[in-house]
Amino acid sequence: MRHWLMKSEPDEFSFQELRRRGREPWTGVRNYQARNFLRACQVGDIVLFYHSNCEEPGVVGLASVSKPAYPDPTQFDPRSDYHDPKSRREDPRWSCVEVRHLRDFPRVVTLADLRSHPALRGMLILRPGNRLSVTPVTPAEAKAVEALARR
DNA sequence: GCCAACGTTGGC
DNA sequence: GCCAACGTTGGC
Repeated sequence: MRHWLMKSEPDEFSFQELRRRGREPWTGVRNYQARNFLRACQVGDIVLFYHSNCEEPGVVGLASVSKPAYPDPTQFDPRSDYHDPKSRREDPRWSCVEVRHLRDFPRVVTLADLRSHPALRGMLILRPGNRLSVTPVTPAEAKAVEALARR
């Protein structure tokens, strides 16, 4: 089992929305590195759900991967913001996974919290200019984030 | 709204 | 293959 951090703008898709729906396809990833991470996701992997571009950016709760990577349907949908006319059905360019709501954190683990924790120094999300919407998290980092959530 | 830090595009 | 221009992300 591995851990991942997935970013979403709550205006687009929030953790509260995932809680309501239970499960949701994680679509719209259009970055090759992030896509490769999606393809490495396995059912049961833990997802740290991060809210970005909002009042209080941070990790708000846990989800898990409930379906392994499959072709992201939005790439073939001309009405979608994520439509990619260059992607072919015979050779889909973009993948998505399905994620399932696990549990809310008792409190939001803010960016400042993440930065303050020595064990999280190397966390990819904290690297300047990192814009990947899916990044791997080490078991030690996941543990530290959960500890911050309980603090 | 600003701006730094990227990734992508396309001319050459 | 280089690299400038451009677009996007996301914290602040």
